[in-house]
Amino acid sequence: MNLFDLYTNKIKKKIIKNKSIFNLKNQNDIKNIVVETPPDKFNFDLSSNAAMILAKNINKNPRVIAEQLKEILLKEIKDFSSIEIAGPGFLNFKINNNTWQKTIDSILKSNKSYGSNKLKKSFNIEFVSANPTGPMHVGHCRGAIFGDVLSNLLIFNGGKVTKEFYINDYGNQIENFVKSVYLRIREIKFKENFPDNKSLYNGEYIKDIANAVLNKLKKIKFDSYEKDFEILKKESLNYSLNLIKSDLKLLGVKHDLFFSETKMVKNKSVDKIIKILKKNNFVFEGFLEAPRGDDSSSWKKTKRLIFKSSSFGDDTDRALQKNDGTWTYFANDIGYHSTKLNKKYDSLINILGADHIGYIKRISAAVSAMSNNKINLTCKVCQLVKFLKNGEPFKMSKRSGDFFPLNKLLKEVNKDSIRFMMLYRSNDVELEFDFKKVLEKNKDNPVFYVQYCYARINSIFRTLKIDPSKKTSLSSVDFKINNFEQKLLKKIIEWPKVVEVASNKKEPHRIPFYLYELSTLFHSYWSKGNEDPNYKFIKNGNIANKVTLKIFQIISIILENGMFILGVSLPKKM
RNA sequence: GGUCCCAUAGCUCAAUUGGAUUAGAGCGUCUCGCUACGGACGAGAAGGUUGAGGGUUCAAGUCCUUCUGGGACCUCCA
Repeated sequence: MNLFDLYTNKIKKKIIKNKSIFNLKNQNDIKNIVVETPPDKFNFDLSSNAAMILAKNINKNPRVIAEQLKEILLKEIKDFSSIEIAGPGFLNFKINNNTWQKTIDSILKSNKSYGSNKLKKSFNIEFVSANPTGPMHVGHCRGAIFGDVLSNLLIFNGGKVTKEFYINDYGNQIENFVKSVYLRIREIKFKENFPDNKSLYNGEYIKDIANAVLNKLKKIKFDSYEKDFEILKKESLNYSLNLIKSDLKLLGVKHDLFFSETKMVKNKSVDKIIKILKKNNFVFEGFLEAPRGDDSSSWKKTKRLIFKSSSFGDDTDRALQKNDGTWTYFANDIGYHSTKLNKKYDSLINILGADHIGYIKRISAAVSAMSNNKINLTCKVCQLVKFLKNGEPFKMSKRSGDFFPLNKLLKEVNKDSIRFMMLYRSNDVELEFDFKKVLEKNKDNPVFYVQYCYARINSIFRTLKIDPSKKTSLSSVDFKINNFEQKLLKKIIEWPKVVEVASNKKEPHRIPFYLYELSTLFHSYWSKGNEDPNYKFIKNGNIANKVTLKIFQIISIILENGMFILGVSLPKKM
C-alpha cells in the first residue's frame, strides 16, 4: 500500500489512454512523472508534476495541460474530492472520504508489513570486521549499528540479507598480537618485563587475554614462542573473537556469517581467482615504484603480480604480492570477495569506517573485474564519532589510554539510546555523541520523544479499556476528521515512501527522522485537547470519533515497525 | 602532491532519490498555555544571500565546474 506509486501508475495510465490529447508519442517521455507529498501550506494530500513533464515533451504551457489533465483525472479516477492547479503547473489532490476509509482499513490489515515495498532482491552486507586482536572499541560502534539497521531495513522492505563479518585472522598484525599475548604470559608467569616495542599491542586488555589463555593452557610451559605459536594463536584469536561477539550482542547486533581469512587462504581461494584474473589480462607481472611514506627503506624493486585496478576507475594499479612473494591484504580481500560473488547475491554492500575511504576504489575495481562489470559493490562510509560528555570531549582514564572499549560505553548509556542516536545523522557526516544528553528524558532526546509518543497512545487504549491490536471496520462509521488528523494521515501515507527511499539510497537515518516527525504531530494533537475541549478525543470515557482511534492504531503500527528496523525497544508504559 | 566526505538560522542538524511567490526541526533567546486524556508536553515570535563565483534545467540546498575553509585517508600494513 504505497499511495504514491499507486497514483503515479494510475495517472500514467490515464495519460496513455488519452495520449492523443497530450500528443504523447513515446511512453518513455512520461517516466519522470511522480506523485509526492505537497508542502504543508497547500493543505492537499498528494501532488504531481505530470503536467510539467508533459509540457516539456510537447512544448506547451504546463498550466493549460494541467487543466486538461485535471478534467480527465477527476472524471476517470474516483478517489479525489478535488484537484487544484498551483505554481508552475503542479496538480494538488485531495483524497475523498471513501478512499481514506479504504486506505485506513487496508493499512490496519497489512499491520506488521505496513511500509514494506516487497522488494525481491538478495543482499550481502559486510560490516564491523574488526580485527580479532581485542574487544571492540567505540569507533566500531557506528558502523556496527549502521550495518545492522540497514540489514533490518532491507529485510523489512522485502529483501533477503546475509550479514557477514570478515575475520582478519591472518598476517603480520596477528603475529604481533599473538606475540604480545605470549610476552604478557611470560610477564605473569616469570615476572619478565614486557618490552617497549611499538609493533606490540600494549593495551591493558592483552593482560586479560593472557590470563585467560594461561588458565586454559595449564599444561603448556611457555618456554618457546615458536613451539607454542599455533595453539597460542588459536586460543588468543578465539578469546578475542568471543569478546567481539559478546560486545556485538550487547549492542543488539548479530551476524549470520563469520568468514575466516586464514581458512580462505588455506583453501587456495586467492590463488584460484588471481589465476582467472590473470587469464583475463586484469593481472600482470611488473614493478611498482617505492611507496611514499616513512618506511621505504626496506623496499625492494622486485617483480610481482599487480592488479590493473586503474582500468576500473582506481587511481593506480595495486600490488597483489609483497616483497617475499606472499599475498597482500588486498589480494586476500579479492579472494574473499570472489567467494561472495560465487554466492550470486543481487547486491554486495560493504560498510566501512572513514579511515578506509582510500580502499574503496581498488576493491570496487576488483569486484567489477571479477563480475564482468555485472555486480557493483556499494561501499557506505560512516564518518567519525566524537564522544562528548556535557559538551566536553570525553577522556578516558590514563590507565586505558586512548582505547575506549565499547562495553564501557554500554555501561554508561543503554543500547536503545546508542542505536537511535548513532542513526540520527546521515552516515557521511561526523557525529557528536554526548552521552549525558542522550540520557535526558525530554524533547532534546529524540529516542525518548518517540518512545513517549508510543506510551501515550497505549495509555489512551488503557483508559478506553480497548485492546490496541483489535481492529474494527470503519465502513458503517461516519468518516469525519479534523485538521490534526488530516495532517497525521498525510504523514502516515508517507511511511512506505520513506522506507523505499531509505532502502534504495541505503540511508537508514531517514527512519528515525520520520518517526520523530510523526511523533511531533501526535504530541501536538494531544496537547491541543488541553487548550480546546473540541479536540479532546476521549469524552466521558468513550472515544469521540472511531476514526481517531484507527489513526492512533496506525501510528502505533508504524512506530512498532520503525523501531523494529532500528532495533530499539518501545515500552507501552514509561 | 592526490583521493574521498563535509559546509544550510547563534549552536546541532533535516530537506520526499532535481520541485512550489514563504528552505524546515531541536537547542538557545523572548512571549504564552497546566490539578490533564500522562505538562516527560504544546502554541507563538525573532533568527537565512543554503561558504564564494560560474554553468546545466520549465525548476538547483540538491547535478556539473572553479575557488575558499574544515575533516578522513594516501604501505608491500590490516
